[in-house]
Amino acid sequence: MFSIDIMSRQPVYEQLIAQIEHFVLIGILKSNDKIPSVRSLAVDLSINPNTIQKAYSELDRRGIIYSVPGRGCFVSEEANNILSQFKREKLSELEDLVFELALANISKEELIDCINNAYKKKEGMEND
Amino acid sequence: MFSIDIMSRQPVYEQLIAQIEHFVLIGILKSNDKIPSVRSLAVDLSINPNTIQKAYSELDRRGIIYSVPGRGCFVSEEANNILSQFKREKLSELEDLVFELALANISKEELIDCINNAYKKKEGMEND
DNA sequence: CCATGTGTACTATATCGAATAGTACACACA
DNA sequence: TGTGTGTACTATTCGATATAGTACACATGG
Repeated sequence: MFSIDIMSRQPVYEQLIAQIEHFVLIGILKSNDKIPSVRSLAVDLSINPNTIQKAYSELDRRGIIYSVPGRGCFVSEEANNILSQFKREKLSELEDLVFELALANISKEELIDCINNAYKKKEGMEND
Repeated sequence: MFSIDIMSRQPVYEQLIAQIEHFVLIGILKSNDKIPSVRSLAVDLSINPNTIQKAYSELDRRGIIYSVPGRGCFVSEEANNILSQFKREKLSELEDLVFELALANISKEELIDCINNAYKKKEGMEND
């Protein structure tokens, strides 16, 4: 389920956070689903339990998951709403990126094709 | 001319690279323009000369600048072409970002507005 | 010629974040 | 009661970043 790249410049715990959030967004993880335990995931990924714990703590802090001592960690009810709001704040990031591409003489049509592709990808996914 | 954020997670030398490349793209720096010397820029920014040198080495490696021992560093003839090609390779990055935003139920129209804004920003700049 | 400014190379050191290692405690459940 | 769970510590290792200092070769202008 998870794929971690040890060689990446992005820290392992951030990769974990991003992947879990992605799984929530695409619906693989739903509200109240249990996510793997700290220790089992550490064994699966050959990663130190503390690193998993660090990712889970941050996801808890963001309200994406909640943890029940002795039972495990679960996806929260509000996870999707929180993530949607989170992503919306990235619109300015998109505008910066597009501006850079525009400066590099990439045509507006090319970028709009790019957007259409992304939306087709989403719709294709929903039909599964 | 340069603004460095010491507190940023992005390393100083990468900030320098990004800013010089940006200045080339928007036309503030043109072919064969001299860029500040390692030592003077180090004084201006209160940064260690080695850090500037690291950025310049990388820009040289990328073909954005060329250096003449004893004289200084200059923007290369091919800088703009290289950067344009470089940015084009970021189209996949754009598609990934748009896909994430699409999953967060941000409408296609909103994203197209975003693109239009970026292009307006570019055109507005060219009229100066 | 010579002082100054330039790029370049090198070693050493300090600092910080990420990751590992190990231990410990409280809780839930079968 | 044993096992699995989250959580909280401390100590340590490791790598990238940045600093500090020195040195050399070159170009330019007085």
